[in-house]
Amino acid sequence: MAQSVAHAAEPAIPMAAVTVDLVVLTIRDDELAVLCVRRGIPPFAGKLALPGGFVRPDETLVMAAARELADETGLPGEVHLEQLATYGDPGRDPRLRVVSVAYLALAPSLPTPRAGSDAADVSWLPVAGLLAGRPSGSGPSGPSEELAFDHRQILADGVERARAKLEYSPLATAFCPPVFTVGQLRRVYEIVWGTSIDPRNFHRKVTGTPGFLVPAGGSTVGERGRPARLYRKGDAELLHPALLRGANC
Amino acid sequence: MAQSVAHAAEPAIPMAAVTVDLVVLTIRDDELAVLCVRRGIPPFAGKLALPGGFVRPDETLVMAAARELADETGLPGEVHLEQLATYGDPGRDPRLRVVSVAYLALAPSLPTPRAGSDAADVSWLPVAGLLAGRPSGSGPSGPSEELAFDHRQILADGVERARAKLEYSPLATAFCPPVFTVGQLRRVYEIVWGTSIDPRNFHRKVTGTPGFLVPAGGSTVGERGRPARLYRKGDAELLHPALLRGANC
DNA sequence: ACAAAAGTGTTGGATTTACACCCATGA
DNA sequence: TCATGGGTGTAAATCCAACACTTTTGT
Repeated sequence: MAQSVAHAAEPAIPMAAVTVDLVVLTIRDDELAVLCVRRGIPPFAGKLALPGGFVRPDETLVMAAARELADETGLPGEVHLEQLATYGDPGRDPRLRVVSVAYLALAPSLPTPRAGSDAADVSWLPVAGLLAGRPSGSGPSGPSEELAFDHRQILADGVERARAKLEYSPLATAFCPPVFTVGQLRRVYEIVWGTSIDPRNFHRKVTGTPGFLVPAGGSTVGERGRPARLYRKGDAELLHPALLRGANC
Repeated sequence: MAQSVAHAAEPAIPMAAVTVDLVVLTIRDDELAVLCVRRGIPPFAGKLALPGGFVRPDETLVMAAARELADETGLPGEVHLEQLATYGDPGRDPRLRVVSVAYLALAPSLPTPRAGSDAADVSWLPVAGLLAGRPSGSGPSGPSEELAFDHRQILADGVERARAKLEYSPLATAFCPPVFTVGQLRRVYEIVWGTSIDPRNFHRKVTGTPGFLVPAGGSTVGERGRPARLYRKGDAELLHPALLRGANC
């Protein structure tokens, strides 16, 4: 790379604007939901989009993603954030060449987000409707809107990444509050995968996987049924053995 | 994102140069090797780097990666190419803000690469030496050089991606010629993972995984030992069941 | 008492591992 | 005939899905 920059006879280096876009997933009302903003200005004014913004000259990519996440949602620091992929087709933004580095964030269930500093409005929307074909009116998943730019593809990639990583990493705990029960964790798997899981085998599997869960002491109270023991996320980064999607159901 | 571009009172959009960098892996002399170029101009003149170049205004990111791959190596189209990650820390290039989208390419064993149009020289180097601590002189893996920019990290990420994907995808076939034997495929796994694998169980596993291999008819001749049947890559994208690294040895 | 959710035990089938064994060729 | 790598058979160990069953709460 970088054939020349100081030689006057060479062609100019092509420049592009660099943004970060966020796929912020959570679970609300027993559905997988994503954080969306309503655009206030062209292009795609009035349409839904993923939150994001330009990368400033003095910050790293992940810093920019964390800043946008805090700006747009006021979420506390306890959020999983990882790079997803980069989207840079010419023409994906009609104004100028924009290369967008997408980040995937997973957050526990939260009350309604507060509007950020510059976003018109911010809301959690079920991913099912946003990923459905494009009914434009009312589809089988209810009325849905389309996302601006190529954000539908970015969302699809983010959801697929999350689904895949639940199998072999303790990422599902990122959807849970700091202290949670095995039943809550199982509901995360069922909702993200869209399957049903045997509660008994799941319990044995996750409590038997070293480093996945550590007992937090105490139990739930005031719930239906027998109280459940509480756990925190363990320190394992990979799960051995992995939980297999497509089995067990 | 994209708060404003047409409003005169807003600050200017920060721009960056966008490059693609390539981690091209192959197997040579029973070692995992990566394609490197010797830089001819500052910064890091004379040092080793991953091949790459600027993304042109009218091409997609993957087109830029494919173009650089062809330019620098003359490799035919039969190469696996996938996006790896994006690196954009300020200061990673001392001249200007450069955001680099790294791609991972896997190629079958090939004769020595021909020098490309603009690269001073191109060579395959074992990854072990490039990833080793930084002995600067002679380490346990032999004398090694350091890579320019943050290319050591990019290489490490690419190797880790390849190792992980061998488990659950038929990616190992990308290191093999179009027609290959089970023994060749096993050697790919052993070299990339740095483990030894039982040949008998490996044979049953890969031939029993639907869609992984399709018989190509015929057998090897002139080799030592019993002739081996020939196979081509199947059409499966995911392996069920997966081959487990860390077992079997 | 009943429903509901948590958690444990058990069992039959599938999968994995280790290795004995045979096959087909070159030297 | 031996060495070398290819390929199959098989038994023990292990893992896993299915489900019976007990525990502990709210109503």
